[in-house]
Amino acid sequence: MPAVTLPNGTIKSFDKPVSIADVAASIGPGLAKAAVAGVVNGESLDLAMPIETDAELRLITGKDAEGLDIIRHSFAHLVGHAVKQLYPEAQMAIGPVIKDGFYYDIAYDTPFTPEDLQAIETRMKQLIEKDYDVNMQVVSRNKALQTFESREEPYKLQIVEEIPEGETIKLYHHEEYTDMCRGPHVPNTRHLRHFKLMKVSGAYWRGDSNNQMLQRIYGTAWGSASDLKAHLKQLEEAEKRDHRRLGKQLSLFHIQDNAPGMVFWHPAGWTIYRKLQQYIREKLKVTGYQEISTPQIVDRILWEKSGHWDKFKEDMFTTSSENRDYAVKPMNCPCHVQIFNQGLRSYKDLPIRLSEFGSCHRNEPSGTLHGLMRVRNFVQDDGHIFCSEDQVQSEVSNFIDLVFEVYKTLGFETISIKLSTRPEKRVGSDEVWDKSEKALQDALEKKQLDWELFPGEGAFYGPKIEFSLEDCLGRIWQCGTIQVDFSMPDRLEASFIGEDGCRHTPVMLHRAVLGSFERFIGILIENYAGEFPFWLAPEQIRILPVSDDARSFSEEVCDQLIRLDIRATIDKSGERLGKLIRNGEKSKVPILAVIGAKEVQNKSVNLRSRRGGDLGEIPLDTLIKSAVDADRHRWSDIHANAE
RNA sequence: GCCCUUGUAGCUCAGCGGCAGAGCACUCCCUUGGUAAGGGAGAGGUCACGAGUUCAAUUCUCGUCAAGGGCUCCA
Repeated sequence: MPAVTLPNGTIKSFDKPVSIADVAASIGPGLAKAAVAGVVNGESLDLAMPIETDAELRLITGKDAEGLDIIRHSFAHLVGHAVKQLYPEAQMAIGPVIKDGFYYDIAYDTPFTPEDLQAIETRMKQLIEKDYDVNMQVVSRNKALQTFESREEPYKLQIVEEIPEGETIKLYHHEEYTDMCRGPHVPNTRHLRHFKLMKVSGAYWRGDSNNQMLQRIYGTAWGSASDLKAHLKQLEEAEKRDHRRLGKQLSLFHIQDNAPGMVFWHPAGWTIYRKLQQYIREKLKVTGYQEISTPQIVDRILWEKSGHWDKFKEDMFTTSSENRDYAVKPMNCPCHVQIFNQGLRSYKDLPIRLSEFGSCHRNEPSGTLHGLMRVRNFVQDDGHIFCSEDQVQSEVSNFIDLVFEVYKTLGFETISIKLSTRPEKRVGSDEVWDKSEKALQDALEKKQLDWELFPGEGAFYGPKIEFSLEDCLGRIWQCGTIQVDFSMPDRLEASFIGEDGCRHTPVMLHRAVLGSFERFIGILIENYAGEFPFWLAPEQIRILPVSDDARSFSEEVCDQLIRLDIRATIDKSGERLGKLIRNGEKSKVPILAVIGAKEVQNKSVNLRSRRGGDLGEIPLDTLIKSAVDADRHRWSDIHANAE
C-alpha cells in the first residue's frame, strides 16, 4: 500500500497502487488539470505511470522548466502526427527538445515548402483543438519492432535496435499516430497551445555528413502566449541588430561576390577597427608584449614541419612560384617561433611575449561563411608567450586579468570560462599534462572565478581556457582563449639555455583576447545595435547648421574638434533642421551639435545626444573639453550639462 | 562541402512569356528653415552570370557563382 511523500512533507497514503495522475487528483482538481508529469524518486515519469510502493513524488506543471521541456517534446510528436496525416509517405527520424523549442527530422522525397510548413502548423492547431488524450504504452522490444515495421518507419526501427536490452520502451499513441520516446509526455494535447513552426532546413541523419540528408522542421513552443510573443519579439530585435544589416545601413563594411568571406572595410567600419586595435595595442604594451609582423605567405615546408599541412592542407590557400609551393598563413604561431628562434635565448629572457595583428586566411567551406562572424580572411589579436613550465601559472593569471579588463571596457560584464583538459589523442607526457592542467586550474582558483570543466576537450597539444561573453540579448560568444602547447616549440626546434647550461624546450602559450577583429566587431555591432560608445563611434559629433549664416562658425567648431582628434563632421546638405536631426539619429551619431544664429552669437553649441535627446546650449569650450575627456577615457557618452 | 530558399536601381522591395516599377537615397531648381521627413523636376537598370526552350525570356528549364536559413566543420 503506497505512501506518497510530497515535497512539502505531506504524506498521502493509498490502499491500492495508484497512478501519478491519481495522486495529483487527490491533491486537488487544479493541480490534476495542470500536471504534465511527475518526478518519482528522482525519475521523471508520465502521469499514467503507476506508483506501487512508498515513494517521493513531485508533480510537474507547464510552469516548471522541466514541464516546458516536456511540452516542447510533445510538440515534436504533434509535428509527427500532423506530418503523417498530410504526407503519409514521410518517415520520422528523431524529434528532440532544443533551446526555445523543438525540431523533428523527417525523411521525405519532396522538399517541404514554406506553404507545407504553414499547412503542417495549421493541421497541428486543428489536432490540438481536439484535446485528445496521448496514450502511453510500455512495450517489449519485439512489440516496438513490430509496430514500426508495420508502420514502415525504418529510422525508428534503427533506433529501437540500438536500445540496450532490458531498457523500458514506451510508445505514445496520438490517435492513429504512434511515436516512441523515453518520455515523459503530456497526457492530453490541451497542454499544447503556444507554438510556431519556424523553419525547415536540412540535417544529416545522426549528424554525420556521410549519412542521408533529412528535412528538419524547427518549432518554438512556450508555456504561455506572452512567453511566445516575447520570444518572437526577441528574434525580431536580434534581426534588427544583425551586423550585416547594420553594416550596410551605417556603411561600415561590405563583402562581395568576388571575394567571398573577405571584408571590404569602409571608412566608418575601419575607424572602429582601428580604435579597437589601438586600444588592444595599448593594453599589450603595458602587459609586456612586443609587437611583431610576419609574412603572409610561407613555404609549404614550414607548414609540414609544424604539422598543419597534414591536418589542414585542404583548408589552406596555396600558391607557387619558381617551383616552390607556398601556403597563405592560416595562423601566426609557426612564424612567431621563427622569431623566437633567431639568436640564442637564455632562461633570463623568459617569458618572451610576442604579439601580432596577423592577417590569416583559412579556406572555410562555403556553407559556413556568415557576415563578419565566420570569414576566410581575418585578423587575430594574436600573441604567443614563450616561457618555462614554472611561469605558466602566472602568465595565465595575468592573461585572465587582461581579458576581464578588456571585455569590461567594451561593455561586457558577464563572462563565462571553460577549462578543457587532456583528450584521448594527445602529445606530451602525463606528467606535463598534470602540471599544466593544474597551472590553469590554480590560476582560475586563485582568482575565485567560476568555471566549467570540459574533460577531454583540450587540444591535442595542450589544455586550454576559453572565455565567452554574454551580449545584451543574452547570446553567448566565445572569444578569448589561452592554450598551452607542448608540441609546436619542439617540432619547430625552439629552445633556450637554462640555468644548468643545457638546452630546454620552452612552453608556448597561444592566446587571444578578442579572437578575430572581424568577428568581434560583428559582436560589438550587434551588442550596441550600431550605437557605438563615444570613443568607438566612427563619427562622434555631427554639426548641424540651422542656416547658411551658421556655416562659417560651424566650420570653425569642426576644425577645432578635428585638430583634437575628435571625429567631427558638418552636415552640409542644406536641409531643414528637422531633417538634419532625423538623418543624424538614423546614422546613430552620439552627439549632434546644432548651430544657429544664437550659437554663433554666444560661441556655443546646442547639443542633442543620441540617447538623451535635447541637452540644451553649452559653451563651445565645454563641448571641446568634455568630448576630449570622453574620448581619452573611453567613455560611452560625453558628460556635458547645459548651464 | 550537403539540403532548402533567394539574386530586379545605391538601399528596401513590388512585378511579369510581349516598352522595367515604387519608396528612400542621388542631381538640379524653389524654399534660409530651430530639435525625427518643406515643395517641384530630373537622372539612374545587360532584371547575378552562362546555356537551352520559344516568334519573343527579367519571367520557364538546366548549369555556374554568390547570399540567406540550417547541417557538417572550425588548427
